[in-house]
Amino acid sequence: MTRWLDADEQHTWRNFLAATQLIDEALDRQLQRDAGMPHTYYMILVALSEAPGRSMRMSELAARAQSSQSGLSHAVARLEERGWVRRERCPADRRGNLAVLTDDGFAALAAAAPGHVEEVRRSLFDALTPEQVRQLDGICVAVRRTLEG
Amino acid sequence: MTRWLDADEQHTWRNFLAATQLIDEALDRQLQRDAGMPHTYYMILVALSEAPGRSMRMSELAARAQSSQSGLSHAVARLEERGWVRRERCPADRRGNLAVLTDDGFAALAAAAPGHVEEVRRSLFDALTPEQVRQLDGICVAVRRTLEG
DNA sequence: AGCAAGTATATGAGAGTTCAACTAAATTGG
DNA sequence: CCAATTTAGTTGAACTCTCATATACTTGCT
Repeated sequence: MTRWLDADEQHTWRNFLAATQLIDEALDRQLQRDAGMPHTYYMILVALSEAPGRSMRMSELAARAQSSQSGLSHAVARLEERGWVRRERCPADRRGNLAVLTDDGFAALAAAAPGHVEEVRRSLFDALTPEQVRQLDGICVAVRRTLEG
Repeated sequence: MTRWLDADEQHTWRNFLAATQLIDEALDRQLQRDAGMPHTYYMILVALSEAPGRSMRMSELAARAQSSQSGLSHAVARLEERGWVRRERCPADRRGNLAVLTDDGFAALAAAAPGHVEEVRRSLFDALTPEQVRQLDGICVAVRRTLEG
């Protein structure tokens, strides 16, 4: 039997959908407008910039940047065209590829970061009390535990 | 000056991105697999099904289904091809269009709903305590107030 | 060594989304 | 009452994402 949502749950669910979509759109629009990249690409650059040697195996990068393997492959292809990332054959396992953040890529990220962070504040943190931020963290952790296993 | 995120804020932000993306992907995959439609289309059908006469002006439908005008126009074109929605010229204002949910469309929605609701429970509500659900609602309302103005 | 099975990534087609024009109809203001 | 503006909606191109499949390399078995 389907356990339908009661009225309260429906409201919460719709508020959730609306809120998260507003945030996503705000982020994507800001990055696209000011830095010419979608949020996905930004996350890839961030992940690489934090890795030792600014480089990572494709599969690990996919995991960190929350993108699918094939999605990442396409994305890195585009980033390579722009000269922001370069691929290197992995010596240890020659099936593997290293994605390496170039200096241009690092510069692009550095240029994009301030505007992005402002947008993150504007669209999420500025709207919430410190207590709500703590609550949100707990909620997201709970969801991740459930869905990531 | 950029107000960077402190360590706690960064963690919360990353948990937020991970959690919301997991939920979105779960919804989209379930609907695509079991009902052959993306979540966006489902939302359009839901909005129409709740409207008087199961029909709505395109712009109002876009607002309710949280989609852009041009996105909606494309989506309704696809839904029309499947026979789930039909367009009617609006008599009152002849620039306008009515999107009307067909019986087939209603049936498709009815068939898709139970699986979708299960997925909503599984990916969000089951992970949270009743208290967290209340907190989440407050958080989403606050975000909407900020971003919708 | 030799081969089946598994792993890492790439690739191509198909579908959805966005943005910037564009058409058509209604409104406004002189 | 007509020209200018605004509003409703569509369209096409560019781009991204997903899914299924292909390719290249590795590993484990015998």
